[in-house]
Amino acid sequence: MSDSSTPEAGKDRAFVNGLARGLKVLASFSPNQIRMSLGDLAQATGLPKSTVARLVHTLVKLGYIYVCRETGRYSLHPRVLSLGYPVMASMDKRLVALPMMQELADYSRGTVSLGIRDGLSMILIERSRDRTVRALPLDVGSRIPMESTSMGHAYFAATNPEEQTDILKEFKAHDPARFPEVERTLRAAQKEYDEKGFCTSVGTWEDDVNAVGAAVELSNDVLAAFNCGGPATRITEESLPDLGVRLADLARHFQTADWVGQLPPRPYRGVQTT
Amino acid sequence: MSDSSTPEAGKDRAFVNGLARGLKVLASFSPNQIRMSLGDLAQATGLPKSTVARLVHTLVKLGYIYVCRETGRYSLHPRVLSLGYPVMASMDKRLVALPMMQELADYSRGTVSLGIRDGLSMILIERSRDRTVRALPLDVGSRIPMESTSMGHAYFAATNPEEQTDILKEFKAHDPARFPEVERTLRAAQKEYDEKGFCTSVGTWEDDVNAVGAAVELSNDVLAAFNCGGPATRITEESLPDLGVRLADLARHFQTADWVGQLPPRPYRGVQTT
DNA sequence: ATTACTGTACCGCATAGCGGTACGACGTTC
DNA sequence: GAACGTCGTACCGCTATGCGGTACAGTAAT
Repeated sequence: MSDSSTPEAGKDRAFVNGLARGLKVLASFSPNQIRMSLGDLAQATGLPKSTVARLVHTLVKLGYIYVCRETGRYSLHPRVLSLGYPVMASMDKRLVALPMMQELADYSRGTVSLGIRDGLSMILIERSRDRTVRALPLDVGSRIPMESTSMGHAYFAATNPEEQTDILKEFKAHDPARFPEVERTLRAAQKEYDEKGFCTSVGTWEDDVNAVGAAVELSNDVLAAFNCGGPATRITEESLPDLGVRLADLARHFQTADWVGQLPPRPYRGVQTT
Repeated sequence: MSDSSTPEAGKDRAFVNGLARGLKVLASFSPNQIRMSLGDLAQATGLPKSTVARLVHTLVKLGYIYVCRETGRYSLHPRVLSLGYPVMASMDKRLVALPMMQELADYSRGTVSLGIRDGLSMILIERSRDRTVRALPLDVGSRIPMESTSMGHAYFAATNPEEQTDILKEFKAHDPARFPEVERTLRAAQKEYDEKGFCTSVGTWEDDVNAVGAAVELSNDVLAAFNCGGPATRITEESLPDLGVRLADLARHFQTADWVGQLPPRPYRGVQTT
């Protein structure tokens, strides 16, 4: 069904190939590869070099890619950030969660994040950390896998059955070999969530990282999930039940919070393009 | 020169129109308009409806746009956030600035932000606020105009002459009528910056909002600027000199900070698409 | 019923975009 | 310094491709 693979699905008259390919080029940058040559991009996308040249040319003209001064390679321009801005803005309510998240982060001495589903991953849309934590390992916009994280588990457990079957189907298509194990994991997560109101992860994502997760309805259409976690030295396995309850509380408070009026009306001053 | 307007510049064989138009569709969402119909999009982009239909169809298939369940309108999918993630990740160093920013935010009881230039705007890439501030008025990815903000002024003042002339040229093309005034403003900003090491803004962006700005080199290729400001009730005009000096100090400390090793190596675990 | 919207479908036409292949300019390597 | 690798650019003929009219079937509000 869903494709975006190079040989575009048969006869879809309404599918604009150039657009799909261009986005594929944009998406082929990664934190590991932030500077790429035409050849790199051609390889990464699987497109012929001349085609990539045309797409890149276009993207440069539009300002989404720029040429690095010294290396001469191509890089994503910060302008792509502004594509995502309306998404963030549409999730106003998460701002209300920030202080609560900060509080729990301080209490737990770990990190508290909020994320939503995209495909088989969770994308982080907000995070706060205890101030004794030096670095933020994960950033807004980054992804963590659904099947091995407390956030993902909580999301799965809380969503409606239709989406659950969707997700499972997607997993099956994605990695048939691991599917049975993944399904078992997710079902167990659901059981845990139904009983306790949160999911725990002990070293399932990364060794020595523990976390708890709880879901929340961000707006009428959008389900999201919190997590709270960190390295095992800070977030011990024993502390998880306590943190889980607190996180579930946080989610509940957030959900029922009357937030209209808490935020000032957003004066949106026109964006000058170019 | 730079275009992206509907009637594409003459004869550029290497310009992929479909891509440009598709991105135009994506970019035409705004915080005010997060749910749009085909008609809305057609109007916003200036493209014929059937064309928009095709582009939207493509974007939906790719997962960058989804159809809102109840209203049936189109919305940006959070997935677009992940396009920007490599950009954020490539600016690791800003994470080092976070604690310093927080400190100054607490001290000033206002907001401290970090931004970079895009066209005639500054895009915010990091922010922290005093914890007594209820709401974050501006978010990562949002834009503020260069010509009326302390952040923009500082950026302009600190960049190289070539970019300055670029910027001025762009302004001239963008709004010839206001250009002389803008140029005067920016020149004055530069003078102030050269003398004091920071720029001040008293009600130039919004009435009753005061701020100071100072520039900083984020990485070899990228210039950025801090600002520190807030409503006049919190950030008084008298406090600006003090805050300005502190902000310039912050910038200097940040710039010279030896940050290698402060951040853990970023293990980038593969992103599963779809 | 009317009107104003949705989004979808159809279709002939011209051109836009494709992708092969060739090239000049650097920089390494031995 | 010759041989190679890779960079990005240019050219060009072909046809699939995306264009944008226009028409239509649903739904909602009036």
